[in-house]
Amino acid sequence: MTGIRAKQKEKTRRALIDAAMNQLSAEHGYASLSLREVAREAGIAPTSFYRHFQNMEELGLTLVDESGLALRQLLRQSRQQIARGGSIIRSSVDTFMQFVAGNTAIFRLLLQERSGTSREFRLAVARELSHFKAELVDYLVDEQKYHRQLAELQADAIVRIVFSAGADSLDSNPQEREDLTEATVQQVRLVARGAAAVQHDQAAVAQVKQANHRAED
Amino acid sequence: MTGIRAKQKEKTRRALIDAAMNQLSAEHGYASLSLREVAREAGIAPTSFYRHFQNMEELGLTLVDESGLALRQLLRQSRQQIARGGSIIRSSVDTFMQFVAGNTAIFRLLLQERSGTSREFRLAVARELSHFKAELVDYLVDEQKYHRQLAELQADAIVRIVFSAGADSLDSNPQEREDLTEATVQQVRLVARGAAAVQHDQAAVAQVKQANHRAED
DNA sequence: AAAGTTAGCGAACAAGTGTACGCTCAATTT
DNA sequence: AAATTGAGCGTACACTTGTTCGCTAACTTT
Repeated sequence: MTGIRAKQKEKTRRALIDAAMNQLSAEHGYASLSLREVAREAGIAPTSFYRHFQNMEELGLTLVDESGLALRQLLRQSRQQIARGGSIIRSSVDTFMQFVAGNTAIFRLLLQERSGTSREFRLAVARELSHFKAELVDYLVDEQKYHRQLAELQADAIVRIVFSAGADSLDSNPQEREDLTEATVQQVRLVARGAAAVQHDQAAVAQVKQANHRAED
Repeated sequence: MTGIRAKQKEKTRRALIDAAMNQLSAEHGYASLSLREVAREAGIAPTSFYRHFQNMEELGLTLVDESGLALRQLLRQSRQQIARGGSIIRSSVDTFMQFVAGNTAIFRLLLQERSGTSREFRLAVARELSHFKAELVDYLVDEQKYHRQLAELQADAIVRIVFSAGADSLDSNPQEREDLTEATVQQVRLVARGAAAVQHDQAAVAQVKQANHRAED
């Protein structure tokens, strides 16, 4: 049971995936990806494609899965950076922007398929975003002592802002990218500031209510 | 100078634009839009297409322009309605969400081309977004007396949040859509609240500086 | 009324697409 | 050693795509 054959098959499967990734670019999105071109770059005949995937859609979903995995690795990395101390906001935004800069094609795929043509794709990307949000909520509740509801609202807003900024950074030069990162950090701080104010108000209201209640006794 | 001819031309031009809009859907994005199909639905020969547009790209850019304009007019209109009382934030977000629900195809086009395959498209959508932002900045500076820099930061964050929520609403049922709208209103208020707090702090700092300065005299 | 302009058409072309079919031949199993 | 499997290939087919090129016929200008 050497598995020479299975190994070879896995190898060309990877070649197909890599070829598809390579062909994803600013000018050439998933929608305009052709089976024949992918096969050509992978070094096999067009018809052999079907030995590995049933459809181009199946290949596409594989791509989204793989990109999602890469993104989750980013999140893990970002969490470690937070543990080492420093501003959670800045280090998160920095890490995110680094990922976008270093994995343009992948991030483009995620963005495109987020509002893309296939519902399954869209849901897959939405799932990835919700992971990002969930981690942020946990942090806000556990470390920053926010009420869960307020933390959710806040995390949602932050994820929206950061991903949107990431999208803009795709067409930016390094200088613009730095400015964009700085602006994003400040915007996230704006949200955090607003949430802090709301939480403070709520505490005050609760105190008043409690005082009124005591007065009624 | 009856202009019968010019009128007819304008009419088929509109027919082409409408046909393109009709063919845009959740499953069938701009990328997979075909000149021949558009021409067929518009009721003209494929070759006549070129009497009106040089490219499919030119048609697409027209679509982006038209939809952005429509959305902006709607929002301007809703902002004027605050004279009748009510929250400007709520009415703006409501209007926006209504537009998205009623013009799904158009909004999908904007979203898709925002991270799409053509740089020119991306810039066109970015231009639309910057229009939204600019109008919001004006409002924040003129009516709400924010410092320009802070207003810019705030407007940018708001536009990002609202558009991102609009994207999510595309795959939502009416109930989810209502919840999403409510959450978005609260998130925008969070940002506004944060901005107000920052502005207040800056004023305090300025006051202190002024006091120090007076003391030095 | 004559001349000029032009929106729209039909035929044709060169590419490119996905996919069905049967074959080969090396890896694997019996 | 013989039989089976299956990854990959080549041919072929039926489409669809964008675009070029004259042509007609209706509108517009002179």
